Order: sequence, then structure tokens, then C-alpha cells
Amino acid sequence: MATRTSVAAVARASKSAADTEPHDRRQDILRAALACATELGLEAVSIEGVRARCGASVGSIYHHFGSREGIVAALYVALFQRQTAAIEAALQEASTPREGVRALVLSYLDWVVAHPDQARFMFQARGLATQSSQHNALTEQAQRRNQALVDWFAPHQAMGAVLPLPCELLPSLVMGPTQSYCRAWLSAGDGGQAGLPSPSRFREELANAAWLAVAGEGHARQ
Amino acid sequence: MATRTSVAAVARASKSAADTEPHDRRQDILRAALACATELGLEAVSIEGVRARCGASVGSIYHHFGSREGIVAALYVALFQRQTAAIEAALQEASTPREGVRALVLSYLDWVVAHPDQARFMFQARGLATQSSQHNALTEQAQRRNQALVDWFAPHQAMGAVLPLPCELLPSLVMGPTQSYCRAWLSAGDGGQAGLPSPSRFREELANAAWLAVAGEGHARQ
DNA sequence: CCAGGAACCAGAAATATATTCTAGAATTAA
DNA sequence: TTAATTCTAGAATATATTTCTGGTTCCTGG
Repeated sequence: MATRTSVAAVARASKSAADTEPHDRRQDILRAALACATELGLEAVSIEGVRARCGASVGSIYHHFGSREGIVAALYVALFQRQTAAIEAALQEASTPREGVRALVLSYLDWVVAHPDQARFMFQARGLATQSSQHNALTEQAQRRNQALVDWFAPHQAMGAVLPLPCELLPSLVMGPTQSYCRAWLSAGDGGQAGLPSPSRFREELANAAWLAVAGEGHARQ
Repeated sequence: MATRTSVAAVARASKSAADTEPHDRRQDILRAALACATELGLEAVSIEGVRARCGASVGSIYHHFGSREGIVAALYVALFQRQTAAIEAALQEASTPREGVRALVLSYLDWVVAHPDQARFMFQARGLATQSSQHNALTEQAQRRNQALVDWFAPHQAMGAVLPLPCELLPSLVMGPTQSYCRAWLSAGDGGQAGLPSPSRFREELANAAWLAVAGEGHARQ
């Protein structure tokens, strides 16, 4: 289904590029859903709320997403993919394990700071999305992302540059603290007044802490 | 309001102790809500779903919680408090900073393993609860919990036994990886078949990793 | 003991929201 | 062109939430 609609979308876009409006309903709806969630909370991502914002009809929404939950789930997977792409691109540029850890932490952190609305949506919608019909697709995606991380470190782990930890633990040890802080930051008010300082202020501390948690003997301290 | 209802609950309980049924509607409803969420997902925590399970009427539910969201939020804060109590009790028994980190990680981990349904609910409902009318109460509770943690470590930090990290970061560094792994474990099937191994298997690794991330110079390795 | 008020509960009615359905327009491919 | 398919629209329907009215129980002051 993703293939089908994406082909249609490309065709439509290439046509309307010379036309007046590049209307891709599917994208419009997802954009509207994100806007609703950002401005009024996840509850506001309703059929009526989305419809009012992007002008799509009820029928059109159901054609594309099947249910209210379907909108949320689809948006979640789309954002998850973009986030994964950013992280994995950064990881590929690293060579030493320490650079790898640093790349993962910083690219995630930078993505969140660059896209706070999208990141906030992901934290808020995770519970809903993982229970939707997309559950399997999501766990599979998450597993692939984790597996890529584990695979990248495996050789360095074999050489003793990274502690011989159970591979199930590696993603949580590296990304856990950063995700935790980013979530807390977004729970308050973004660049707001009373909230926590931006994660950007703690780039070095977070990258270093993640490295300390997994660094093999002899590489522990900077 | 918590005071009022709790007083009423005590009065009722002490009376019905010599009676036949210790019916506390409020508790019944919360129990039913948790059961719905556990067996059928958060979506199933609906007025009708809860009503069918515990026999309360619509009016009774609205009297106690005001809205569907109110049920979820109330259950979330109740569980958050129990969890906090478990963690802080463990922390008070520790004396060295390393024992403190260990106590925090292990008590949290053990609580999750001992109450998987409650823990899973908390992960699932967090997004909803933090957006409800209870938002302020929740952030305040979370802040207190974090502040207690920071305060406990402050003297050790002053003595150099713990790295001089920004205090906003400390909770995420200590608890982040453990929470991350517990969440991942619960997303699959509990003691289930295809999922990740129980967090209990990684008690030592998680406690040690948390310590490494915050340990002052000279205390880094075991 | 006896008002009288407040908390509590029940279930019908009203409201809001999600979903389905039918029909038609736009697009594509043969 | 035409037949098939995708996509859109909006009314009709089904479900869920919330409100409302009335009654019961429990406590409290007189």
C-alpha cells in the first residue's frame, strides 16, 4: 500500500508542479494532524479537527488512513523513519567507537532540537501508535534500527574497545539518557520560560556520559 | 480533593470492615481501568469498558473522575506515587554514592518486574496523563522526585565522588538507560515468548553502567 | 432524635465523535 | 474512448462521551 500511494503521489506531484496547487491529500492530512497535536494536544487529532484544518473530506481521510488511530500511526512511522535516517547517516561517518557513540547521541539530540514539534509528537503518540494496527511494522522498524546500532559496534566490541555488554542493552545504554532528557525538555515549554535548558547546552556531557557507560577498559576517561 | 475523598474512603472502609463488602467505588474504578488497559489496551479504558467491568454507573464514574481522561490521569498519578515511594525508600538505605545509584536503578527495575501491568500502563498513559488537567500536578510530582534525587547526591558531588554534572542531567543519566530498557521489554510480551529478556537478567550491568556515567575520578571502575 | 446539607450513585437524555456507505469526479492504462 | 481504479465528498449511521435530573446514603449540628 505504501508503494501504491507513493507512486500515485509522485505522479500527481510531477503533474501539478506545472499546475497551480501541489495538493497531496495524504501529506496535507499528516501535516494537519501534526499541527493539531502541536497546538492543541493529541486529543485534537480528530477527524473533524484534521478536516477543518486541511479541507479534506471525511471520506478522503478514511480512504487514506482507515481510522483516526491510523493517522497517528502513519505520522509516527513517517517521523520515525526520518529520525532514523538522520541518526544512521551520522553513524556512518564515524570510525572509532567513541565517535560512533558521539555521533548517535549528538545526531539524535540535534534532530530533536531542530524538529521539536515532531519530536514531541513522537513522545506523545508512541503509546497510541504501538497499539494500533501498525504495531508489527513499528516493532520491526525499531528492531532494525537497534540491530544496525549493535552491528556497527560489534567489531569494536570484539576488539575490547567497547565493554562486552549484552547486545540487547547497548541501545538503551547509549541512547537512554539523551532520550530521557529530551523528553523531559519537551514536556515543558520548548524554548519556553520555566522549562529545562535546551539539550544543546549539554551536548558534550551527554555524549561523554554515553561513552563512559560502554567504553572498554583503558578508554574510559577522556 | 485528595484529602476529602481519602477521608471519606477511610470512614467507609472502617465501617464496612465489620460489614459485608468493602466497596470503595473509586478504587474499584481505578482497578477496572488498569485491567482494561492491560487486557485490551488503553483505548479500552472507556466509560462503558470500565462500567461493564466494575459495575459502577456512568454518574458514579463522572462524580469521581470528571472525564474519561480523568480516570487515566488519576491512575497514573497513583501509580507514580507508589513507584516513587519504592524508589525513595531504597535510596534512603544507601550511604555511598555508588550504593545510591545502585539503589535507584535496582529498586526501579524491581518495581517494574514486580508490577509489569502497572509499569506498562504508565508508559502507555504518560502521553495522555501529561496533557490532562492533571498536567501541573504531574510535572510538580516529577520535579519533586528529581529534586530528591539531586539533593541526595549533592554532598557527594561536592566531595568529588560524583562528577560535577549539571543537576538537570543527573536523573536522566542515572535512570535513563534502565527506563529505556524496561519500556522496550514491556512493549513486547511481558514474560512472553519472542520478547526481550527480563530486566532482572541485567541488574548488574544496568547498575554498573549508571554508576560509570556519573562516577567521579578515581571511582570509575569496579 | 431529627432536619438538612453534602457526597454519592443510577440511568436516561443530550451531545460529540468516529465510522460506514453510496455516489460521483478525477486519473490512468488499454 | 472506455473501463478500471483511485480518490473525494457528504449524508447517514453507529459509538462514545458528557450532562442532567432525581433519588439514596452518610454525616453533622441543633
